[in-house]
Amino acid sequence: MSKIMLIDGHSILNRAFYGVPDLTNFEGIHTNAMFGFLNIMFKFLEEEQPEYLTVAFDVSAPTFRHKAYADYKGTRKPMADELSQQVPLIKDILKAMNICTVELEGYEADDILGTIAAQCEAKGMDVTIISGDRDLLQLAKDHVKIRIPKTKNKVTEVEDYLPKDVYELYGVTPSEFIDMKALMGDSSDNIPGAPGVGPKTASALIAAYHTLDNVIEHIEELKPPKAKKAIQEHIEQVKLSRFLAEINTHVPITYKVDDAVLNDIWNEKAYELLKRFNFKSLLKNFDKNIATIKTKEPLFYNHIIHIENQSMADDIFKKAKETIASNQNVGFYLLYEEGILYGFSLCLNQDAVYFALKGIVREDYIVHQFAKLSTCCLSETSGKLITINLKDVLNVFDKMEICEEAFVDIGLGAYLINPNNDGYEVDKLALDYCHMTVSSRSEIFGKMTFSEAFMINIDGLAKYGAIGSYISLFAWDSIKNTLIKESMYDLFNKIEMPLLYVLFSMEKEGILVDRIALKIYGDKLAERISVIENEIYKEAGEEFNINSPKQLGVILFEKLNMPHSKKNKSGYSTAADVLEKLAVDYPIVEKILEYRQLTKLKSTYADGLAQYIGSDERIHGKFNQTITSTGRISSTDPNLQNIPIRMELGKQIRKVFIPKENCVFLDADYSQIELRILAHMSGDKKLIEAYNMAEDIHRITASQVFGVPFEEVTDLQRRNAKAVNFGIIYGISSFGLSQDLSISKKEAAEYIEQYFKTYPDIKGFIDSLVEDAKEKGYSLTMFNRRRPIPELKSSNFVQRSFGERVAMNSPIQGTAADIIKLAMINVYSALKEHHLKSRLILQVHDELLVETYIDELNEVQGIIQEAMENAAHLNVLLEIDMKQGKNWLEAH
DNA sequence: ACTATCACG
DNA sequence: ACGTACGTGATAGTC
Repeated sequence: MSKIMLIDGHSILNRAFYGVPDLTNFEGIHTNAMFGFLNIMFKFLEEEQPEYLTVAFDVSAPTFRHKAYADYKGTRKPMADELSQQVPLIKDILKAMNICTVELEGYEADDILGTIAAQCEAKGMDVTIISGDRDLLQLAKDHVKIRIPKTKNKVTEVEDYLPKDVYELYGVTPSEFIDMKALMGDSSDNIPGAPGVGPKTASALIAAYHTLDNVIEHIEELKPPKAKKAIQEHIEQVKLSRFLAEINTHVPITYKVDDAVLNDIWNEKAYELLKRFNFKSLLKNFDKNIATIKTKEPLFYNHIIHIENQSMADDIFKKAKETIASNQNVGFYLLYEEGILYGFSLCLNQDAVYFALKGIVREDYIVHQFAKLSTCCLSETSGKLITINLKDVLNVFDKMEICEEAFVDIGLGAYLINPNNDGYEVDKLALDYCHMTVSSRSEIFGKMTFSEAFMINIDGLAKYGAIGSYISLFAWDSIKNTLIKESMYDLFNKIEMPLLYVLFSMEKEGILVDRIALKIYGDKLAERISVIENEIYKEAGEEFNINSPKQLGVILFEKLNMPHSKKNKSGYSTAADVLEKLAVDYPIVEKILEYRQLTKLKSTYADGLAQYIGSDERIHGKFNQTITSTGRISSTDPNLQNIPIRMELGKQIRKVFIPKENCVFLDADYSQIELRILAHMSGDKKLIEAYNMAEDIHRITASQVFGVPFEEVTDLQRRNAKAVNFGIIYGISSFGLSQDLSISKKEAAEYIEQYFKTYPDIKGFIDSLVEDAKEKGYSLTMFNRRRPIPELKSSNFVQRSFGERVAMNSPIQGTAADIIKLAMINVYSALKEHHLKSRLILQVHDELLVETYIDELNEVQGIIQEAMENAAHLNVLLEIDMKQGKNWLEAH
């Protein structure tokens, strides 16, 4: 039997709009509703595999059923601008995909869908209708199924309605559902109904009398009396409602099922549109051929030249030098991977030139030429060398003296303009800043490495390199202008670009690890794990995978019948805070918590770190400069910013991080830098005074908030004050605080109120942060780092509240990030300037670790102190705690 | 590929 | 009424 799928266009678009976070493409067009719509559509196409598909839309003018009765005031809100602009665009996409759309002046999508469903069913087809709400339930028949996607707990569930499901839920048949709706009304659909009659009464009455006419006929015997009265007094209104509620299945459309056949969805036109709207995940559905045809670059560069003889290469570098001398920039891109340089591209004016590393042109030659070129960039009137991912390729130049000031990394610029993006690869920057669609790395190479491509796809390398140098050069104009316009050019030149070299140096230095000690630590854990594991199995009465939350949930909450509190979408929550409450009553839970702790330490730290120890016995992690939305750096491969410290057993692992011979560690961290920034930025006199008075910030807060002398602050008071302090930084809410302190929301609210009373300017300050961010659309740090917060505009309460908390937190967290970045640059350049051998090797957000030669100890101590405390001058001191030690634990 | 959990600031 | 603290990354399990 052939099958057709029908979609209620506006209803699904609407659902998608409110369910998908705000997305925009490079033109600033909002795309979230379209994206959600397409995802829903393809999910159902996949499931249903229909041969036919039709999407129905309302026409914006009041529709027939409701037009005549426009005096019934609608409760429908006008469509948000961000949504309405997407309506014509989704129609364009559907059209491009050859998907049939229907709309008709004067009729609602409901009526159109009802009509088509009736026609198709009459022809003996199976019909599936996709809608965002239950308005269409009356259409359900044996061969007409209504499917409603719902987001519950962040996961999409689908409610399916055949007539029996309607009956199960409401106790009425689909056609009786109309009569029921006439009685109960539907405010979202402007159907008045009888006031005071809700779903319960309505379904009971219709279940008993089957039709509205019959209800009215037996009006005298109706129960309850309240309903009787309501219906009697509004009899005309109810009759009208019956008319309004019934979907018209005889709309005069000229519709031919054959026009709705699915065919050639993934064509070139569709590809272009999806690419334009940046719907990456959908692009993979396209035929490889279309994808390669359509991503073939326009001829934006004049030539790609493979150079294999010396004089041609010399000539190109000579031209590059002249270009720079005439105050024009030069773009470049290195194809470098796993320590090997495969190729190199320069872009001068419109000409992108690719050098393959073979024949006479070798790495040494390029590096040499390049170092020379960089010395030409230093005057005010010379151009610069523009690239992307500079940190990753600095290794190539490491043997040569290059001039740091000669280089520009456009990725860092794009990150400053919008730190929320999930990457800053060449193809993305081309789209955002050159409005150009270029091939991404995976489109050219798939999963091929450069090494493999060098053997079999040298043209690909040439193309990729040329794109890289071309886009670097031309995106920079736009990025630079934006940075200047938005007052971030200083941030770029004084913080991010210099920091790049600091991070490169940190990655290159790495940190020494005692491999043997790490092995012993891991073995100790393994022993304890096996003991505990057996105890758990014994107490549970069976063996199971303790690491599986699913299996663990079954054991704890079903087999052992423990009270289950929280649930998540895949079952019971077994998170630590839940288990801790159970641990009091059940010894097995305590063991499970210990097991979790031990296996975490073993897998992530003991075993995890061991894999990264290099032949020099050091770990060379990566520090990423363009990940976080707030301006912090992040650490990966491995993450060296989350090495245990809080728990006794965990912190022992820090002993395996050791200084090399003749060195000690110097470790310095800012004391409560975020709270000090809060004091400074808010200008709250009392808080500034407090922080300048006492070392223990949480204690002084407790003393002032609770009105007790400093010495008499109890541990509990201090703990509460500390939680409030954190709360302020995170974007305070009474709920969050109450969760943290395990107190009631009311009590939490009282703490907050008391805090604001004590420090009156703080409240005004954080309110102004939210207000400013709402007005501008982004938040700002002291150093003008910005974070766009699109969530503030969301009509979804949860998202908007999140945006407000972000607006309170980002300026503070971001300013702290700015300050420590400055400190890092200062430490790095002071060490360099004084020709010291000691090196900055780690940063953990408010902490710096320096591998310090013992004979440089005093000098380096002075440098760190000076660099960190004077990184910024605030109304409160920036105090640090500095210690030395023979391992990281001792030094911290 | 996604979720739950947990390590850090 | 709505359902939450801010910012990260790695691992194991599940689909």
